[in-house]
Amino acid sequence: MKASQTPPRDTKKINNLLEIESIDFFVRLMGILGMPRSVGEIYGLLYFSETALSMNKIANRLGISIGSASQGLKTLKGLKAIKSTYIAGDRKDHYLAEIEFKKLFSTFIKDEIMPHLESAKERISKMENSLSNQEKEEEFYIVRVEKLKKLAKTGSRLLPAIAGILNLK
Amino acid sequence: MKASQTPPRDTKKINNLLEIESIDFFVRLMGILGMPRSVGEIYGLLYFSETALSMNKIANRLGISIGSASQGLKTLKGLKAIKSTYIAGDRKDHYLAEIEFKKLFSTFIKDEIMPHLESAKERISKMENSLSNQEKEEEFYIVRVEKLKKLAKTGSRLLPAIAGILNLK
DNA sequence: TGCAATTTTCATTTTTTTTTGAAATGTTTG
DNA sequence: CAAACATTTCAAAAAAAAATGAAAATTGCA
Repeated sequence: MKASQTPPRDTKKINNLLEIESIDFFVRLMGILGMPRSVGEIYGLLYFSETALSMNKIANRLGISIGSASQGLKTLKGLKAIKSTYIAGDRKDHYLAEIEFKKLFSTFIKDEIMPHLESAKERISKMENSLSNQEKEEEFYIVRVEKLKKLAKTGSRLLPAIAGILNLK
Repeated sequence: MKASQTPPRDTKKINNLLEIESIDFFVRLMGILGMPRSVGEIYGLLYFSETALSMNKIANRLGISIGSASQGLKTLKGLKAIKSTYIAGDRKDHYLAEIEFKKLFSTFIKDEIMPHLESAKERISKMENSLSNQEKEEEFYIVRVEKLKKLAKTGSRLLPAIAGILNLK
């Protein structure tokens, strides 16, 4: 289902209480959104970092592999939860947390949830089409298909509305 | 992250197209809510079942173990997504889908999301308390803690509001 | 009450997801 | 353009989550 505990990874390099709490906080938050631990860790680290951090620094501080760091940063870029900055005289990319959560959530809704809704509509049509002529007359099936359609419609209205509300705040 | 494909389990006993589509639909929907496949399968089966089904029938039809069925039914009961009915002369419990999705979603928000919000508030306090006196004066930290507090507040307002909207429909 | 039917629990197994790290690819600059 | 640095990819390993199934617990009825 969903782990309610977040036993901390053996983070050799993270010692500051604020960072520990921040990482723990975002590991859980990202967990609710179905993101892996590494994504929450990276964001949690960046959130309270005054300076932009390179991929290597991130991997080192968190004690994760560069593969994980690369993948996690890619995911966070996709969510528009971080941004890269240029640091003069440094070849590496450096990352900063985007602290406007609305961006993160509305991107999440748009990219992760809405596509499901689109395909849900097709699937509901398939169900409707697979009803036999007899079933098509039966109250039982009519009601159930109706409920599904209403669900899809409510979702199509409510989710963009939520994304919109977030963008006003 | 989240599997976007749902390769069907080898369901020996499910043959009807409507059931297949329904199960597939709810496996995905429950997946978005972080529920395991078995939970979606059970609900998908019950959704288009005119008669209440016993745990054994469910496990058999879906080709899952009784342990899975028991656990899945427990989860669905917790979400108020199914209800049991008595069948005269039968000792077993029989289950029907609750077709009002609003119940499912508002229970989910109340039981699975809101508790996270409560503990988030505590965690934010911890972060605030762990700031050094110097950090407490710095714009950077003040802003970040503020954003977190606003996030928690928005969540506390928005989620019950969503649950409320669902209950009106 | 005693017994058989039903359900739950939970250690073990299986499956799925995430992480790792080395090789491949891409990029910058001397 | 070459070599040094940086990043991405991806097969394999590790970790986490879910499913299994047999034993334990519960239930209801004879």
